[in-house]
Amino acid sequence: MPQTTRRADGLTGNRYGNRPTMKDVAARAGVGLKTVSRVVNGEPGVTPDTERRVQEAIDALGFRRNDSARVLRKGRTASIGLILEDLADPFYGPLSRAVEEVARAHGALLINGSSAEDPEREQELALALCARRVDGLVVIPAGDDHRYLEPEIRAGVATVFVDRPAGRIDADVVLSDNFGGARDGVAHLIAHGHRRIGFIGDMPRIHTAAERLRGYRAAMEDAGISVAERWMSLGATDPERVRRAAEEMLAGPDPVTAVFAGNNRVTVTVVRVLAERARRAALVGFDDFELADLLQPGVTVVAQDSSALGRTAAERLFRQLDGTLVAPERIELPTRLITRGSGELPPAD
Amino acid sequence: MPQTTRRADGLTGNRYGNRPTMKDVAARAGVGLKTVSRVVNGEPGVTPDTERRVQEAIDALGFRRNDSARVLRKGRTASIGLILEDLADPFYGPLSRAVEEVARAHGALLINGSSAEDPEREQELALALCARRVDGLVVIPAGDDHRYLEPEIRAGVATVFVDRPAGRIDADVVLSDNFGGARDGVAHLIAHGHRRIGFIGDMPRIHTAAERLRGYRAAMEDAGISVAERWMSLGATDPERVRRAAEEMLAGPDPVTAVFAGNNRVTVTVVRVLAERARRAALVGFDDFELADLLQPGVTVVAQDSSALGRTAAERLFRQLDGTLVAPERIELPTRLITRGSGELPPAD
DNA sequence: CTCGCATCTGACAACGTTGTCCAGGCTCTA
DNA sequence: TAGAGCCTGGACAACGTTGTCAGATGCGAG
Repeated sequence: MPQTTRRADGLTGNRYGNRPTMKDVAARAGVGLKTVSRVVNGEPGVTPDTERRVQEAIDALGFRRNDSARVLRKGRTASIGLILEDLADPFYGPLSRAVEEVARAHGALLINGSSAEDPEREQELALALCARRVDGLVVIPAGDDHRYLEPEIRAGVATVFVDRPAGRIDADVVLSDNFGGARDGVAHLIAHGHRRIGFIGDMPRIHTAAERLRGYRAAMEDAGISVAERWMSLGATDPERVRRAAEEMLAGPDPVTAVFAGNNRVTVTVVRVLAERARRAALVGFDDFELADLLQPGVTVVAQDSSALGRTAAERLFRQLDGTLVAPERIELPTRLITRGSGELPPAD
Repeated sequence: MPQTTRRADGLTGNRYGNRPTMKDVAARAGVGLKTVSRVVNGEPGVTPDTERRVQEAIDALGFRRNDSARVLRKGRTASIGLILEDLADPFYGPLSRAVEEVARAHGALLINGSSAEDPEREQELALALCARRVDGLVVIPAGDDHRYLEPEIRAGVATVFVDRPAGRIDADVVLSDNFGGARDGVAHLIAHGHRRIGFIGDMPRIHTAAERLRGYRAAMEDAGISVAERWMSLGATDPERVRRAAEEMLAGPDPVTAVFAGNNRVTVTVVRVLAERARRAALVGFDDFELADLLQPGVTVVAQDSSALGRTAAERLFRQLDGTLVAPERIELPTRLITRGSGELPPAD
């Protein structure tokens, strides 16, 4: 570790690659430290002449305020953290963007990280962000136990969960109406004459997956249809597995005439499977995706408004920080059925 | 601003919502401040018994080290900044993800922001990140003058530009071979018999757009085809404008029989236009996109590896930080032509 | 039983900034 | 011209951590 040294040019040598500090600026401008601080922060009480001298010194030295020190002194970092599952997933792009917009409107920066659906990594990230003293945290949970956040929340870190509820702690959460959306989507298929309807979804330990499954079951029950075990696939949603599941339920005796796909990755794979078959089964997918309307037929989906999820969550976060908010709440945003053709195909049996 | 107060429970009241500090932990464990620091950082020279006492105090108080203070003392923040155009653009998802992976591998956090293609906002963001003392910056430039970063770079902020080169400063840059990719894509159309080929691209002030245009011209010239002014559209790439441009060049006397689309947004719009017409023109697009293979016909594209762009840039950044790197360099990554049908349609004239 | 050495521990300063508070100079009024 | 009050500027401490260095403690050897 290099020592602090005084250099020929009068700058304080330090570990930031010899960045000038306010002290250096003050020395060069021939004023006191606090006066520089005042100029930098636009505080009143500096004569125009002094201000000009200070500004010249700042420009000449290329000074930039060290926000780490500022944070240490002031206590607020004006930054919030976002933990999501995978930045590369198109569902999270608009969400993340919406959170950023709100943060920006409140003068805050966004720090984000991906949990890769790994609870341990989620925790590690969340705590790292807390150590940075982010003012708040928007979390798309990967794990189902968030008690590790309790001390942080008590210490004043605003926290909002999105897309899935927090586990074992009482916290704000913003969700889509997964149950209602799935129920409506399946009911839509039933209304078009289907009775043997398949469901391909994620592992039920994931809250959204469980809710969508519940919606499927509810719609079937409402219509008085009893569900066969082999119409359901509840597991990992890698393409191979989904493909196998789809092919199985579409073949054999008593094949399904329609499929409800539990998320956009599943939907895309099912579209591929269906495209290979002569006899088209109907399809409704949860989550919209780009180009869904350009496919033949267009894909009917239950769309959630991911950017509204992000916006709502972020706004709630800042209201927590304002002190406007007290009790944690659970907010559910409605979904929207978008009909494009694939969900309106009649049963072909 | 609340004052520092001493509370009944012995914690130092402060602006972080009364977070315990090392001092509090030390007091509770009955040891010195530095000993706590040693335990927290896993430094040697602490007897197991002392360590246990300290650890108990940490757990009891819910202490978490304040990294702002740590940064101030140590000089490195272990975080890097990423400035991109739009988090919601699917092109940037994998790029951002790749940068994050590399950062994570180096124990660094990623802070990111969107410039929304606005040079002023880019500058504002970049300087805000520098004020946070990020160790490095990965920038997808919106502006074309980056001299504002010179003091920062001199001060030791590692900087790498991606996707487009930096303006008016000498810095590392990682690009796709936009020129070569476009030339190959257009040559592919020519090889399939087309001679009247349209080009719809972004404003030439954007480097990638200019390069792709240059590739288009080069391929045409190589084939001895002279380009008509009305085959080219070089402007904003909002859907309406692209639609109008495409319709114009596909109609009238001497219509184009093929279109080269300058980016994925353009491609998607052109696909829509072509889908409405009986006589299909050929299409090759720059940038791959999800489901391109599922459309009828599949869309032939010049694909760039956005995650390789991100990875390469981030790795270079950390090599700058290692001190392994000296002179700025320009790295060009190859593109790949993916044939799916739309680019192999014969001319229909 | 004492000395010497190794091992642990803690006091203190420093990182760069901002809040507090006081000093000095100025203007304005009586 | 003297006094009151205001405005500007600067000295100093504090934020929570880590590096330095010296002191304390314990143990073994002579």
